[in-house]
Amino acid sequence: MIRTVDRDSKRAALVEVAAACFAKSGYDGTSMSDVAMAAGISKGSLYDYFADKEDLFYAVFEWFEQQLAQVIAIQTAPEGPIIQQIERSVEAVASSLVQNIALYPVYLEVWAAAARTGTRARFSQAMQALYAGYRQELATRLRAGQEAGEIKLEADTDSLAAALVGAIEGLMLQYWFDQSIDVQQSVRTFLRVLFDGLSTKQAPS
Amino acid sequence: MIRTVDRDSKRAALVEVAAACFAKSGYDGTSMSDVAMAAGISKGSLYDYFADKEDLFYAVFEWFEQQLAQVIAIQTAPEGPIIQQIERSVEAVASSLVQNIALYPVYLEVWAAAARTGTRARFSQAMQALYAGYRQELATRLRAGQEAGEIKLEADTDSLAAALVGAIEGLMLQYWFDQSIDVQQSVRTFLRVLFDGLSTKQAPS
Amino acid sequence: MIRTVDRDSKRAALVEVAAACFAKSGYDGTSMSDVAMAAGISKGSLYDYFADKEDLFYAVFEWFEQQLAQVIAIQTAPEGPIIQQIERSVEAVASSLVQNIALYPVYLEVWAAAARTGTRARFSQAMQALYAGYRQELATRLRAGQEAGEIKLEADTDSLAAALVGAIEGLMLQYWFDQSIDVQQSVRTFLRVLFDGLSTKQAPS
Amino acid sequence: MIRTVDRDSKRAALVEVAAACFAKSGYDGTSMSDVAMAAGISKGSLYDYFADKEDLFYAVFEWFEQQLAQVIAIQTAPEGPIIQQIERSVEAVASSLVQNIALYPVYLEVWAAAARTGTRARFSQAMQALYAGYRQELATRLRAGQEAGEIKLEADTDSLAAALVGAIEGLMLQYWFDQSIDVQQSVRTFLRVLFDGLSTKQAPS
DNA sequence: GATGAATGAGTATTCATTCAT
DNA sequence: TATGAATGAATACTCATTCAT
Repeated sequence: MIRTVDRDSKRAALVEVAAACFAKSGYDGTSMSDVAMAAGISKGSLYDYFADKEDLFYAVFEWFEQQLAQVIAIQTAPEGPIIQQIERSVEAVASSLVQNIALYPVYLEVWAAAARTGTRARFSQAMQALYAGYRQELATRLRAGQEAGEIKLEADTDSLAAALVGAIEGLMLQYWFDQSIDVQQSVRTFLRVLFDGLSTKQAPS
Repeated sequence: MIRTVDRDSKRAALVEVAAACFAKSGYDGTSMSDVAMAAGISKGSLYDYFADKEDLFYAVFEWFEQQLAQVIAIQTAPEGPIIQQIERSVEAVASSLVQNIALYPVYLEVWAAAARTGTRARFSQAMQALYAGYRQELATRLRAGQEAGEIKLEADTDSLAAALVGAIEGLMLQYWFDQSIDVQQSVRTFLRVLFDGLSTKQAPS
Repeated sequence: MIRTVDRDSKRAALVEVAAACFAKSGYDGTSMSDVAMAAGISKGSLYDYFADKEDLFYAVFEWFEQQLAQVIAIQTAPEGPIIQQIERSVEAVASSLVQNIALYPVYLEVWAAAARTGTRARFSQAMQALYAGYRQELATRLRAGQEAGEIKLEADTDSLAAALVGAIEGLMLQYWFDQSIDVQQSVRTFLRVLFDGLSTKQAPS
Repeated sequence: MIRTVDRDSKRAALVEVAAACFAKSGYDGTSMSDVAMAAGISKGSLYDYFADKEDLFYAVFEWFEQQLAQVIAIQTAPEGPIIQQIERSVEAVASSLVQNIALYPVYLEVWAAAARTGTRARFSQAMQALYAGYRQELATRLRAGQEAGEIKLEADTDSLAAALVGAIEGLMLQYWFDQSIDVQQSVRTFLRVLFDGLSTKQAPS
C-alpha cells in the first residue's frame, strides 16, 4: 500500500536524522527528544516507528552498514587481474569512508555499545558478521589470485585478509583523530608494497 | 611522605577498579556509585581523588596508555636487523593487547568519547598524540632500515607506518568481536609478506 | 487556545504553591521535590513549567512583585489634596503587606539571593528597579504637592521619597520580627508628623 | 591563661573571616571548607571553635551586632538639645552602616535565616531584641525631648521610634541595591523635615 | 495517527560532620 | 591540638517511556 511506502520512507528519513544526532553527540548524549526535534516530529511519534532508543540506534547502524555493503559490493566487478581488483575494491571502501567521515562516529558508538554488558550481543554479533563477511570476500579473491597464479601460493590468505581489513579500519581510525593523514595515499602505498611482496612477479627493482 | 605514597597508590588502585567497571559497562553505563562500591569506598571519597567522572575516566585512559607505552618502549632494544626489530616490536604490542583484551573496551569508550561533541578535545588530542607517536616510532625505524640497506629506498615510510599502526589496531578490533581470530599469526604473516615485498633481499621463492 | 490557558493557569498555580514553600523554608531549604509534592505533581513535571529552581523562584518573585504593584497602582486615583493621596497610598501598601505577611519571607529571600555572588544580577536589578519606581512615584507626587502649594518648596523630594519608601520597608521588617508592632498606626503617626512639618499650612499648635 | 586569650582571639579572627565569606556567598553558598580555607586552617579545626555551621554563622551575627551596638552607644553622650542628640545618633548609625556596606549582606542573610522554619527562633529573637532595643533607645530620647519641651507632647513616641528605625533600615536596603542613593543626605533631609514638624519651635519659614 | 504532558527512576555532585592519627 | 581523609545523606536535574486526547 501507499501507506506502507509512506511509512517506510518516513522511517528511513528518521533513521538518517538520528544518524546525524548520534554521530554528533553519541548514544547517551543524544536524547529521544533531540532526535524528534531534529526530525520535526513529536517525541511520541518516534515511538511509533521504533520500539526503543536502542532500536532506533540499531536501525541507524543497519543503515550505515548497508551503505558500506553497497560500496563493497559495487567493486565486485571481476575484471582485469585479481590484484588490481583488490586494489580497486580496497580503495573504493577507503574513499567511501573518507567521504562519509561525518558519520564515522556512529561506528565508534557501535563498537562501544557492542562492548557494553547488556547491549553487547546484538551489536557484537552484527559487527562480527560484518568483519567476517569482508574478510571472506577478500580471502576469496586472494585465493582466486593464487589460482590465477598472480599471488604466491604459500601466503596464508585468511590471515592476510584479516590484516587487510584491519589496515583499512585502523587507518580510518587514525584519520578520524588526525585528518591530516592521507588515507588514500597510505592505502595505495601499502597495497603496492604488499603486492610487490605477495606477487609472484618480480617486484620492479 | 608516607601520606603521599599512600594517596598515590590508593588513587592508582582506584583507577584500576574504575578501568574494570568502564570496560564492563561503558562510560555512561558506569555510575560513580558503581565504581565506589566496587572499590569498597564511599561515593564521596571517590571525589577526593578525582574531580569528576570525566576526570576519573581520563585517569583510566592515561593508565591504559602508559601500560601500552611501556610495552612499545621495551622493544626499542636496537639489536639485530631492523626488520627483525620491527617484527619483534609489533608482535610485542599485539601480544600485549591480546593479553589485556579484557580492558580493550576502555579503548573503544575513549574513541567514542573523543567523537562526542563536548568531550571531544581532551580525548581526541590524546589519541591523536598517541597514534602520531607510534607512527613516528615506526617510520623512524623504517628509515633506519632504508639507511641500513635493508629496506627499499622508494618506500614511503610515513604512509607505511600509518598502515602498520592501522593494521594492528584494526586486527585488535576484529579480535575483540571475534576471538577466534589469531592475531599473532595474522600479524606475523602480514609482516612477513610485507617485508618480503619491502626487503631489498630476494624473497625466498 | 484552551491548551495555553490551561498551561498558564497551571503555571500560575504552581507559582503560588512554590511561594508558600519558599516562604516557609527559604530558597535553599526548599527542594524541588518539596514543591512538586506540595503541588501534587511529579518532580519532572515541575521542570516542564520552569527551567530551573532559580527560574521557579524568580517566577515567584515576579508574582509577588506584581501583586504589590497592583496595590500601589490602585491608589493612583488623584483625588483630593496631594498629602491625603500620599497618605492613602502609603497606608494601602502597608496594609497590603501586613495582610500578606505570610509571604513576606519571600522578599527576605530575594534580598539575600540578590546579595549572593552568582545570583546577584537578576534579583538585584529587579529590586533596584522596584525601589526606583516606587521612589519616583512618590517623588512625583511630592513635587505635585509643591506645585499645588501644599508642600514646602525647599523640601528635597527625592531624598524624602527614599526615606518614605525606606520607612515602610523598615517598618515591615520590624513587624515581621515582632508582630506586636502596629504598622498602620506607626505609619499614620509618622506621616502626620512628617506632613505637619512639610505642610505649608501652620501645624495645629 | 594565655591559652585562653589565644583561643579567643583566634576565634574572633575566624569570625571575621567567616563574615566575609557569608557576605560574599550567603549562608548556603558558603561551605565550611570555604571558611577554613579562607582562614588558612583545616576543616577539622573549625569545629574546635564552633560546634556547627549555624553556630559559626550565629557568632558572625553576634559580632556584627556588637559592632553596631557600639556605634549606637557611642552617641549616647547626652549633650546639647535632645533633637540634635538624636540627629547625631541616627546619622552616626547610618554612616557606620554605609562604611561597612560590604558586610551588609550578612544582615540580609540573618533576616532570611530568621524566616526559615527550623532556624527561625534563634535569629528571629535576636533581631527582635535588637530592634526593640533600638526603638526603646529612640523612644526614650523622644520622651526626654518632650519633657524638655523640645518636642510636641502629642507625638506618639513609640510609633515614631519604630518609623525612625524603619527609615534607617529601609534606606540602607535601598542603598544596598542602588549605591547611587545618598543615604546620609536622605537621612539628614528626612530628620530635618521630621523635626520641623515635631519641634515645638516654629519651623524656619 | 500524532501529540506532548506527565512520570519517576536514575545520576553526578556537594558538603556538614566525624574521627583516627 | 590540629589535621584531612572518609562518610553518606541530600538534591538538582535529565530522559526514556507511556497514554489520554
